[in-house]
Amino acid sequence: MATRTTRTARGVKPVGYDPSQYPAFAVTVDVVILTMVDGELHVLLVRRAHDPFAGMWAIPGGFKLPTETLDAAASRELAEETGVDAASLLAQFGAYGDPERDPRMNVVTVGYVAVLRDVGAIEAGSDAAEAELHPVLDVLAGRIELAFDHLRIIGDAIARVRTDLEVTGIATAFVGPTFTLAELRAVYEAVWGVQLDSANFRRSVASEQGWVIPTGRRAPSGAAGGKPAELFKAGAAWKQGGPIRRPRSSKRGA
Amino acid sequence: MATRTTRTARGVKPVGYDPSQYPAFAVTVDVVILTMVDGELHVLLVRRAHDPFAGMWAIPGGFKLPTETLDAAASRELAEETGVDAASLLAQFGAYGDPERDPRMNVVTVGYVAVLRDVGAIEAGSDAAEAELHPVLDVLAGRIELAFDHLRIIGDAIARVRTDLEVTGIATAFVGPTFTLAELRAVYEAVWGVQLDSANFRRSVASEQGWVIPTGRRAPSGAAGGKPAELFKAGAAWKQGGPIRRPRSSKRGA
DNA sequence: GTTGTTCTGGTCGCCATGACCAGAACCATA
DNA sequence: TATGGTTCTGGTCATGGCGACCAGAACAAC
Repeated sequence: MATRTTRTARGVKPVGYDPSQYPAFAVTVDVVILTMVDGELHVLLVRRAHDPFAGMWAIPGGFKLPTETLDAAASRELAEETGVDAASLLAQFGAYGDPERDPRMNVVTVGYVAVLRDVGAIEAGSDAAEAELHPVLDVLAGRIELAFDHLRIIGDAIARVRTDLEVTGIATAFVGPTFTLAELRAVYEAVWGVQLDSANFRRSVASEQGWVIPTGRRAPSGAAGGKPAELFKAGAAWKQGGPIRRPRSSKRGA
Repeated sequence: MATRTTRTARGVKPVGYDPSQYPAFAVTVDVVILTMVDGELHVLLVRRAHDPFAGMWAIPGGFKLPTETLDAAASRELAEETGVDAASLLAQFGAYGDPERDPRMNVVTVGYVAVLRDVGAIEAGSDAAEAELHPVLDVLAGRIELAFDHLRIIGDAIARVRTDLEVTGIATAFVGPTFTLAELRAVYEAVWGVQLDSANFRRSVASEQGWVIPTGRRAPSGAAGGKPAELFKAGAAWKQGGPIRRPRSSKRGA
């Protein structure tokens, strides 16, 4: 049989080998769950019930089991917290192992970021009393006290999403199954903190074949009236780079 | 089966807390060391002396100590293997924890990539009999048998460098303290597998202020003659994005 | 109807960039 | 020395992407 890339030599143990001679760590996965609320980027936080950091906010996470992969652990945690089964939306972005990041023991955690569209599902799956969505701007500004090194972890997750928004088509994951171009544009504007021209945005999106698909229907007008917007749905071309590039510098910025 | 979820593990410290009730892992760091040899991208591999995977090639790595950060562990491993002290060149790109990636025990490894200019330093620091540079193309094509899941890890490292080359000014890390634009261009061409027009490349580089600095000196001509090239050195503007963008599609490819 | 709003299609101009050319400066030969 | 080959370096030209901007279309509220 041919060589396999991932070798599983189960049972091959060197004679005299002793695992205890190596430092032991606990390994956890933490999931940064991002979503859009009122055109603003929000992150799901849970309030800690016990020490350490009792009463402080934290991102959900849990221990990796020896029998599962890191991706599976993250997927499981996401499902437990939000009831959402969307492993494809999970992206690993970093590992954290500073010696005293957890006062109890040596813990190395692996950070995953999930971008969700359905806010309702989040409330349903988690123990609602302890889970809450917070504006990312508040968190990054330090206005919310976070446990462990979760502020740094969230910051890295945001940075990851910011670049992913440019190199992948991840933007459609933020919005609902059908969406208007204004909603999609709001994702870019919120994540990047920029203003995009709606007409140019439409032109760029339209030029990318198969990224979004018109449904033929129209969304009801908002409270302020206006022409009802065309409704789109996400196309299959998901990963090979979205059509919107992050503007390098604004020249006549308002 | 009765799934007692890890929900308690989320910071809930039960009475009679005992760290040993959580699964123990060994944590390692693996360093993918990349450099340029004869205009081709190479990766440093070491031959394993002991089981598992004795005799096979692997990327250097080692156990993280409880008293050091992940970055420090990677930096230490890099120094031990190559004698190079260049923590700034190290970038973490992924964590790997598949259940049976190491037959001995549960091991989660964190991958770092280092881009080095000085090949000589690599030979000096490592035990030369066991360390060797291999063309990345050979490795990715599967022509070299690698231990563990190191093929996947190397692949991810390459992918990381490919994108970093566009969004950071990392290219100057591949070349020597002084370099010609042809050498710098070769880095892009080797990592991306493209051909870049030398005149256009020069124009783009020159338009970016402070990225490279002319030294006033000139490099000796190569064996084939030709006008001696201007010598540059890396500028201080290191991180905020290089001037060269990866070409999307070639229309009149040679 | 009138006004205000948002959507949607279009034009205009700048500039980044790819393609290409020509001279300059060097090495190797005859 | 002369000539050809090679590489570097400065330049032109045209296309296309993209930002800025405008105007009509289609709705809600008054």
